[in-house]
Amino acid sequence: MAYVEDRPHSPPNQPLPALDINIWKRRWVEFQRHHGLKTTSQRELIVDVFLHCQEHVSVEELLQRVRERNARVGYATVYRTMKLLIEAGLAVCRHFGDGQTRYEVSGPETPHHDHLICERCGLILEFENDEIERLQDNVAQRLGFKIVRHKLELYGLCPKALGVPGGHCPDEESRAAKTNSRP
Amino acid sequence: MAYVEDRPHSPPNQPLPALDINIWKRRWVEFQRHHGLKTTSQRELIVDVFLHCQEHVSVEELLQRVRERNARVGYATVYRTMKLLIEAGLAVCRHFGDGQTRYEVSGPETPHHDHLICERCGLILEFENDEIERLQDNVAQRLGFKIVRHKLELYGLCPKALGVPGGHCPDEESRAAKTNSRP
DNA sequence: CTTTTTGCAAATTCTTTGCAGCCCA
DNA sequence: TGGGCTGCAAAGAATTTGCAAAAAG
Repeated sequence: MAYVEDRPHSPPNQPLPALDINIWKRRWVEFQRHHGLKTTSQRELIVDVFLHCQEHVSVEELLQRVRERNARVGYATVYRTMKLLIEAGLAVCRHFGDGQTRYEVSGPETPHHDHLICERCGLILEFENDEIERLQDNVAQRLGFKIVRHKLELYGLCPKALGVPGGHCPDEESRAAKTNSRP
Repeated sequence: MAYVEDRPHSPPNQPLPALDINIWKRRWVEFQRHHGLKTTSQRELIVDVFLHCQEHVSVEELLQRVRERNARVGYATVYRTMKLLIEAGLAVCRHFGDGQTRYEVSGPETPHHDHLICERCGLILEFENDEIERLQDNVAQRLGFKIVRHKLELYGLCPKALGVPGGHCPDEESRAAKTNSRP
């Protein structure tokens, strides 16, 4: 079993290997052609930024990063592009407790991973477990399904929340102070 | 491994055994007392209707059923009550692809189950697999977490969608014709 | 040139809140 | 009584849509 350690919330630490990104870009180009989509700088930018995001970005976060490179991109374009990316199978969306849709890179080539979420402080860890995946396929097969993707989220208490009974988690404030900076 | 068969979308087929409902009701009463909540006919009605729902009801569906018994109940009360039920650990919420929050009965006594969702027709199957659960606890333990609850959703193609390449799924229309009957 | 795409703002949808009156304890 | 509870309507938040101007092929 392999697991990836501790990557709390959004700021991406290490972008995906350029190789993988190219695989997805190729798939994106293919999708564009197949659907007669035009190539626009905004869309390409959004796709690029998205593919460089490590994990589960919200539209707001994504747009923020996109605007670092082109300040004139609007929300609508991001929403529209994410819809395309989902259709293209490059992105999947997730809902953790807060009312935000988060997106992350998807695809058969991706080393898939699941999430472990602390209900007290919102810390999100990632992990991967081949055996679980195998059992999932098993179950699906038994019911006649063919699995395309899946979503596994474990909710509980992180070590910190457990260790200090009644105490705080580091993230607790940062969640409350969530700067809702949309105009 | 045990699995529960085929219960497409909402209309509940078989309510939970009265025994189980009583366990939850007892827990609810306990929660009420502990939180100094008053007993009101609306809330009790909502709780009762909810506990009798087989699976993943949306607020809209829930309210509709509640109104069969008391037409004057409002959305706000349902939302507020569902929040309490979640706090009380009697309900958990889920998001499948449509922009609706769905709720379902939860609790340690519940034989927990996960979902298998057809991306073509929206069919939702349920299943349960103890071994997967065990592996989940395992992973969590390794990362120092204590799991409270979890969410496993497998997305793919149902037998029908697989069997008839390019063909339709039964549910396809009913999803499109989704009567958005809110005033 | 034609067709898509964009950005804005307005519209929708789902959910939460403020508040006056109602009701349980 | 008196603080919680309800229903309504208004407020919020996230996402979608209509449209004229801009960009792509």
